Amino acid sequence: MPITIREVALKAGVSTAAVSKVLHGRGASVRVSDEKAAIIRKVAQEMQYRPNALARQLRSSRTHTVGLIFENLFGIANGPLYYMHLLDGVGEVMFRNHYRVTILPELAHDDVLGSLGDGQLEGVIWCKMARNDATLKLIHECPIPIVAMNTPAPVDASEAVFISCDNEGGLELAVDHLWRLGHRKILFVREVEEVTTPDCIARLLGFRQAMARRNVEVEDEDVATWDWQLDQFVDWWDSDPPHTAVVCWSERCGAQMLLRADGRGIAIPDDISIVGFDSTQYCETTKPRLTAVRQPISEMAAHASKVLLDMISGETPEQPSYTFPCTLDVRDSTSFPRKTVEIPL
Amino acid sequence: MPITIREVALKAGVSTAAVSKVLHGRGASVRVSDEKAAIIRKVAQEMQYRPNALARQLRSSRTHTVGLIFENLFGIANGPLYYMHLLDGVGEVMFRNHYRVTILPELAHDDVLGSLGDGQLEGVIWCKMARNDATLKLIHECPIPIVAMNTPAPVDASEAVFISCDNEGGLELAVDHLWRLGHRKILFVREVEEVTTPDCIARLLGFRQAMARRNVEVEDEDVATWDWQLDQFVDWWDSDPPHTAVVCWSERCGAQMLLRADGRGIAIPDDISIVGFDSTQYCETTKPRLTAVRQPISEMAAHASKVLLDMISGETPEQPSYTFPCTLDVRDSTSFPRKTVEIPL
DNA sequence: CATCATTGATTAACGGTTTAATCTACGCTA
DNA sequence: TAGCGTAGATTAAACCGTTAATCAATGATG
Repeated sequence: MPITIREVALKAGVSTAAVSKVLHGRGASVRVSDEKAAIIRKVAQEMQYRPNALARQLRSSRTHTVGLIFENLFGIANGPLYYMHLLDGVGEVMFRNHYRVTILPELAHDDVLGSLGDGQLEGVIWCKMARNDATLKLIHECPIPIVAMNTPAPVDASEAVFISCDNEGGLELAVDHLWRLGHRKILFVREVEEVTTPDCIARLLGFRQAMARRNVEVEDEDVATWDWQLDQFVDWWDSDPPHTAVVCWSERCGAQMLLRADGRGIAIPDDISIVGFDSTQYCETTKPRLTAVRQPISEMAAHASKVLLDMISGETPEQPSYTFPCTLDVRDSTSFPRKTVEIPL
Repeated sequence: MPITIREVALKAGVSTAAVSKVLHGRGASVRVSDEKAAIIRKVAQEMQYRPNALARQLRSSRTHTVGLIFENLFGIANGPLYYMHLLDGVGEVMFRNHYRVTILPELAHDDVLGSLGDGQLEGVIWCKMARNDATLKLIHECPIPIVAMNTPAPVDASEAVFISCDNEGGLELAVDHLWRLGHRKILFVREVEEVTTPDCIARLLGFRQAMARRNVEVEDEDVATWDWQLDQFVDWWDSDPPHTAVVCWSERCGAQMLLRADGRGIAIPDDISIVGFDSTQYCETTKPRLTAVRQPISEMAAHASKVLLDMISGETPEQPSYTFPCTLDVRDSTSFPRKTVEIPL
């Protein structure tokens, strides 16, 4: 049976208020003399008193805990390294500020609002939130601040803050890099249409924009689909494709492309150049090392955490959304096209 | 201001106990008629009543939350995939049982016992716990059940349950594989001595045992050190080493070896065979794909979670420790030795 | 009319924090 | 020196929202 503040007060010959004041500094109007404070501290130490966090939280209605919602926790072991970077950035800021992080599976319970509004969490970081009527309504009704990561910001003002990377800019970087090398016929590999991760959609859009900027129309044949769940890839390789370069919507997709190329005796980057998205340690150990667009996930997560803490403190965020620029990590999977291509004007 | 159970009771014209009983099924001795129950549910719905989790937890002293202690959260983005698998296994079991998972950095506060004994957590899964007097004392005094993962079990009985993989057996598999291929001079690469991860120590021991079993004495030159923090590797390659195969203590170490070999024009597995430890998706995208000992991390984590939940339920665990067998995933980084070696009897 | 099951309400906890009230001790003034 | 004001020390009691234990009222049954 744990020691309560009452027992400490009894043994020290003071009131519970005095103990609370001395050990936790709460209760402004309570004043305790130095000698009594010393006694209280000594008795608490001797009795191995450990304050009950639940009682304190109930009274003060502050838990110093934030939630972290993963889009999809199940099977995360084979998921992208995104989540490791996320945890890194969030953990660093939160722990430094003495906050705890609780992991929530998306839609853990049918009643998400119940989970977020039960007083246990002071705020939430929501990753890859699906943007539909239900979530917009939820954002509106949620009693605690929300920061959404890798979710495009809605056009109208919203209570939540949205943090994302500049996917379009990232694709411009990728296309620019390939274009300068001389590539003109470029394939974009997207995820299956049923999933529609916001990031993937934005990157496909970015691809189209980047190509349009170079007066190249993106045909149907220039966009392929890869289903990593089924490990199916509409067999683009077999069709003796005209493309000299491939841009993949994710890093794992990029790594898969390398493997498949290798399996078919296609030399990367000599025969075909490949660019991935999300430049992590993963890209360093592929052969050849994968050229990839870098999204500063840890920094984004750290920033999301800071913004969330500010919102918890009652400050209104400076911006409704933040967009982080991408950079390009050029490695060994991209090179000049070997195939002869007709260069348009 | 959130609606309380009192306000619901008032509006519904019943007692708070009745509301509690109907909405949460608590309070065995309270009986409520069906019609009143219907009214209560209706009123609660209308008023958008959301039960306060803190109050419930304080009263029932159950939080349905467990802690997950990472050995080292900072910089985890570039860490091993171990943590992804861990999260996968823990998350699956815990969420299925309606438990939440809170991440704790090891030694978040100087007072670890305070964090674990404050009533917020019902149990803890502690990864790669350092085994010293302090932690043994902590295990003894900790008021909530502990399951330690990837920490060798102490010889004397302990309140905690220890879950690990059979590192020695894993190394026997690796050495056996190489031995059968014809390798006789094998190098083991360990981490720097200052770190002394329990797993690394056990694997080195397993290596020595496996070699001893084959009447090969492990010389000093057969154990090298790799410092992944500084990316330093005592330059074994330069010494024109006699070894034909390398066993690395971790997967990342293995991937590094592949890179370094490639950088020096050494062909893997033709010139040298390399085996890693921890067979994750990581090993699938290296070139060549890395042969590695598989530790069933997700299963171990899932089992740790089940055991912890049982302990929370008051059951005494069947065993004080569980050891999971390893398997070997043979991929493309191991082959017959090309070098001529003298085969001892 | 005593017994009992049913349906509730009432009232303590749970373990801290906070408010308001009390109680000293001290210095100052009439 | 009695009276008074004040600041500091101290505490009893209310409170946070819920659940557990106790208790009362009602109607049916023997």
